[in-house]
Amino acid sequence: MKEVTKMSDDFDRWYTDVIRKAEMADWSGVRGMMVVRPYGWAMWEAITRAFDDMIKESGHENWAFPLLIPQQLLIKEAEHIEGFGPEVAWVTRAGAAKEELEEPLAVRPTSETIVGHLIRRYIQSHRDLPKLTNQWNSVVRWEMRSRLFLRSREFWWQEGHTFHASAQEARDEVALILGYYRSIAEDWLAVPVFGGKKSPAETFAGAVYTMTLEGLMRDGVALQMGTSHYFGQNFARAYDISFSNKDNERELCYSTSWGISTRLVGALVMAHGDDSGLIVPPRIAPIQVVIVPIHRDPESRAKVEAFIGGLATELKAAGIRHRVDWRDERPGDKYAHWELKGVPLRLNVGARDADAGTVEMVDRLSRQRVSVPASGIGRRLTDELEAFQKKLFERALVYRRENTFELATLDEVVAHFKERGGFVWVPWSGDTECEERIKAEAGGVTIRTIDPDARPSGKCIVCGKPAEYRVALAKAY
RNA sequence: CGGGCGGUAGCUUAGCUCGGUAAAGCGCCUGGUUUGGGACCAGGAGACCGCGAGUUCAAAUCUCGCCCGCCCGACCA
Repeated sequence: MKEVTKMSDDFDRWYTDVIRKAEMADWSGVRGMMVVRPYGWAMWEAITRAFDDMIKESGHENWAFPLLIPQQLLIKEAEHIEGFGPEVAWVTRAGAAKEELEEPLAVRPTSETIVGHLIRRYIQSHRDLPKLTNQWNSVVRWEMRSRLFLRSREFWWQEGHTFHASAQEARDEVALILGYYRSIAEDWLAVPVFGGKKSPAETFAGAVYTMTLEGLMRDGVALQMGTSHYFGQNFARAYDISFSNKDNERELCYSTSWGISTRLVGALVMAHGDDSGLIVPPRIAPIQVVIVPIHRDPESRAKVEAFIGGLATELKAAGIRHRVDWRDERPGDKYAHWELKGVPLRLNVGARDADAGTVEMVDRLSRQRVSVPASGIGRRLTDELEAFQKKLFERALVYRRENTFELATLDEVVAHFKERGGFVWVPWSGDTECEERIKAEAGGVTIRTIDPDARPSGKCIVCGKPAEYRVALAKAY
């Protein structure tokens, strides 16, 4: 349990160490593919439950579509296959004799193509629209370089695919989902995000436009935390998804797709952790409160046990996810253990607490010890967890504020990213050549998102023409 | 996928140059003493030395191929 690399020494090693020592995930021995352990998966489950509730509320339905996509289907949308082609894995043989298949089958890297192909059966009339589908699944992308949770060859996600009778309705859907994603990032994961459109170079292959959310990790590197795409009629045209409108004319659907993935679990680690390990937001935490019993002899143990029994009953009644650590270890070892795992609140409970009718409460952020009355503990801890969630978000917000800048020239940008990370807002002409030059000269810095609100002032930092957009630059995972 | 480095017990590593009975710390098991910030003593289990070939009387050690991981690039939820 000891010896997690210090975050300040080597962020990348710290990240891997924490995930492995906190028992969240491991590499599997199959290149680039991970095994997600219960503690990590439980965090993903908290995200899936929250998001699934949101989309059900607005009429989306879960489906299951095939894992394998025939080659002919995959290649129908030209831009899409051009974008995803390099990272597709293929099944070319099957059966006892490993016979060559007549047509190679792609392992889905994303399912626009197979969903588009299949959904047309279920859409005939405007009365069948909108068709709001989602699936929870895993996809495979043949990544060359992998990183636990952030980039693995297989990852778990939800992919929503929706089909609409009008462009406006589809655009509204894209915005609605981006709002849900913002809520997941900010209200659940306590990670503040900048949201807006992607530049053309960063737009999803086959989309008209892509909306994104970008968070900032504690090493100053940005992370894309969710995307929502508007396809116009691009996929409907390629897959012939049409309907009869009210005037009995054939019309192509307008479609969208959107996804968040297990990457978000990595985001929570990198956005909140410290040298002692994880700090898990209460709403995501598999264990919100851990109770560490302290006792010397059988008598004190019996007393503490009875006292904790009462506490546990109250916590359960209050709906707090909790655990009592009865392992035969010393208290100090348990403190370090649960801090590494990022449990928001800890209660140290010994005989003298039992006598006094109090518990010693320690939160993972301040680590201050506070004696609180045992009576009404359920209510108190519920409030504390809520406050913790807020404090964690505020802390992340302050960090982002301190690491967000406004610059006016390419030289300044280049100099900035030599020294540090964070977000840098700049005016941009909208030209792809300017975007490419920023990337080349500032060492891999990319346009993360376009400011949806502010009108740009000044000139493009590259070409000097009047700027069309105000954009956030950052290095990104 | 290119360049560099590595893989020995659950984890971190020594041993490899110069071939000769596989080691340590942590973790794990048992017993005891302990327990309000990472305990101590004693005993014990645990290793196809990444996999496969080759050289040799003999390979963790030398050679070749493959697999997996790390770092740097190009690609990405």
